[in-house]
Amino acid sequence: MTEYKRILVTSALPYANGPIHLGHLAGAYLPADIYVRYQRLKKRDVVYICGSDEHGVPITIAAEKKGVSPQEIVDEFHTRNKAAFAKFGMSFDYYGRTSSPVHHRTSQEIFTALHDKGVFIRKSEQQLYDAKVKMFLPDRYVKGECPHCGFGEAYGDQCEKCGSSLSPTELLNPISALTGEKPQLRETEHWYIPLGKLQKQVEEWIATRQGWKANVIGQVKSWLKDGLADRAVTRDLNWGVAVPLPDAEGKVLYVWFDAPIGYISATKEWALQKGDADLWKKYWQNDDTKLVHFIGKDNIVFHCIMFPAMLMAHGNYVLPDNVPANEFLNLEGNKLSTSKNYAVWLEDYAGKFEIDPLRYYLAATAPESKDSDFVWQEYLTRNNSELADILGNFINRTLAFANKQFADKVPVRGDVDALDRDMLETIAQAADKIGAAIETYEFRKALTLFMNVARAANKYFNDQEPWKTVSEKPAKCATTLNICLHACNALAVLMAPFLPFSAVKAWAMMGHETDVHKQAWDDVSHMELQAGYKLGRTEILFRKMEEKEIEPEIARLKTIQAPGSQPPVAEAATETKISLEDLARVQLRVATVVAAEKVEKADKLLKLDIKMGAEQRQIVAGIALTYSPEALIGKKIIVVANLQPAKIRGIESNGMLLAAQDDQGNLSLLGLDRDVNDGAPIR
RNA sequence: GGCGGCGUAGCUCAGCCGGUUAGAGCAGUGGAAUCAUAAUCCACGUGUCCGGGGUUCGAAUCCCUGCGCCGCUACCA
Repeated sequence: MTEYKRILVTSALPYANGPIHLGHLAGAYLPADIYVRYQRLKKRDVVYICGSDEHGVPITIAAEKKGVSPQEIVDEFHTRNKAAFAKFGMSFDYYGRTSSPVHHRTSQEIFTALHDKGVFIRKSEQQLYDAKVKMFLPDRYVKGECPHCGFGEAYGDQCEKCGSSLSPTELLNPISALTGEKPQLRETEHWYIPLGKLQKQVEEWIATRQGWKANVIGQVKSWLKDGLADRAVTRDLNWGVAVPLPDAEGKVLYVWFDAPIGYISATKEWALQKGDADLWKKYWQNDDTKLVHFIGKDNIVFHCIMFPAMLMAHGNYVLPDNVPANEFLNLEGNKLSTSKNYAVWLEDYAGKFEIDPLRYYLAATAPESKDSDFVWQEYLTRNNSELADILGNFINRTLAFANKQFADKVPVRGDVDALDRDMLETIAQAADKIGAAIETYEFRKALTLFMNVARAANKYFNDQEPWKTVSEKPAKCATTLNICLHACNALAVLMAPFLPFSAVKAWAMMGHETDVHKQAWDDVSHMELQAGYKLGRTEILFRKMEEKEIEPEIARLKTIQAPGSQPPVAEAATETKISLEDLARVQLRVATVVAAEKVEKADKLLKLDIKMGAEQRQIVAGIALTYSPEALIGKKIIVVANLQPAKIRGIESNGMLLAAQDDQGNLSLLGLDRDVNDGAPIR
């Protein structure tokens, strides 16, 4: 095990085309923030880096839809997201952005270094080109008819109607999303990183990693087992980091290549801000730096394979010690959906509720080893019965007692009995136990251990019955309260990584004028409160919440989730219009299914024998998830009769049946209002 | 279909490099106490550890297999 001298922590750079929701927070930011706050209290040399990922095609498309420049889009979300993170206490040392000059320069330097080392392979390929604006079209800039479902507004990488993934050249009647022109096929050149060649090196490095989570290592091994393919690191686009080569006009670095470099460039900017331009090197170019990437599971392959491969090929950078990726957070039993607005947005939450209860609940229910569920009712219960009743109330009852019986001063600790000793021992061990859990990225466990200290303190208070001893044995009562105040003092520091805002309040309530976040974690076991020390003003740390406060939130989500009730996602109003002639080219006919069977080794495919009048033929249809073969036999369906034949999974298909698809992916076959003989044409 | 993760008390989950009677929180029932935000504390679980095989002196824990859920991926003419 390497002895690390400093720690560099990153959280996934949020993509600057939308706001941040709870899922993001729980996965990549809150755990990292807890970790970093803890490390600072441990007095370790730690830097926490994040920032906005501002390149890539989705941003240019979002800009176009709004009729503004990409820069305006990223400016908006960079500002908003940065502010939202600040509200939730995310304690980044630096929050950068990939549109900054430093980032452009850094990315180019790394690209150039790899290029000069001869790492990249240059390949040419056929791509669609828009002659009017003189540029190659990225996948998402090509629109056209989906070859699978016939949807007219399919993108070059994916059809949003039927969900199939496409390549731009597959689209029927492709048009440029920029100009509406028909694009032409042209040759273009790109630089590829040969991951296949680097695979062995990556594998050897992965084998040395220890303490990685099962879900992360499993994903990585799965990718390695399949074999790594060469990946293009450049694109034909005018939004992004220009490829720093003379013959690369109109080309930028592919966003997955430049985004992780954002961690490095943000560190550089942090160093500049600190007045020591070379300071970043200490963190990125030393093997005794512990680099930790906090991400969501969707990012595993980039952070565990591609970025490390890039850095390995470069040779001068430290590789991550761990990538504690989290799974996904669901919301009230359903997947979050940005497009349906099925989410809890940070900006929205911050305007309505307290921050720390959310940090607490999210940390307690974080998707550490499997997907977990955010439930408003549970959030309320956790706030009321744990934060308020156990933690808040212990501090409150202790301070109230000290106020009434000891005039807000710390009483003298006299002789200690067995219970006193146990309580002091619990306090003494708490910091190490909680710390050990945080070090191994077990934040839920750390939080439980923390809360157990408050539970133990409540029990101690009960068992010592100071409200009785106050008159019978005042010295004993003083000792009890001295130790309870000691516990409060410890709790104030111990809560700091999890509940930073409440920690500040609690620390002030203990009469301190210092900053709780500048205390030392290791002092918690033996912090002394001198007898006679004047305590601060008491206030309620955690307010109890009422059901009616969260009811609107639950109701809102229910409305969205209720089947059929959600407003359809606004479709682009620019549906391609077709002429009557175009329509006439499509021959639709009624057919009867005479036989149906599942296609082997395919989840969704059925092979159908259909009859259209005298003619009988075979088609393949992707409807097995909704329809069983038995249910189809004898059914009348509508078929595109003049579609050119194709082979799917090696099976001949002569035509395509028609079906509607809802948002859940369920299909409904088109049928007839009244019985008509098969073979009949549809006009 | 391939790959990965997961399937443990009513609910949310921990345990899973094999080893004393399988745990925690919440909810529920009963009790103690009354300093405190009607807050605390104590007591109470006959759970097929998804099913079936196997390895072992011994398996929730390892291996095989079946089923289910989630994700990535392929097919969806």
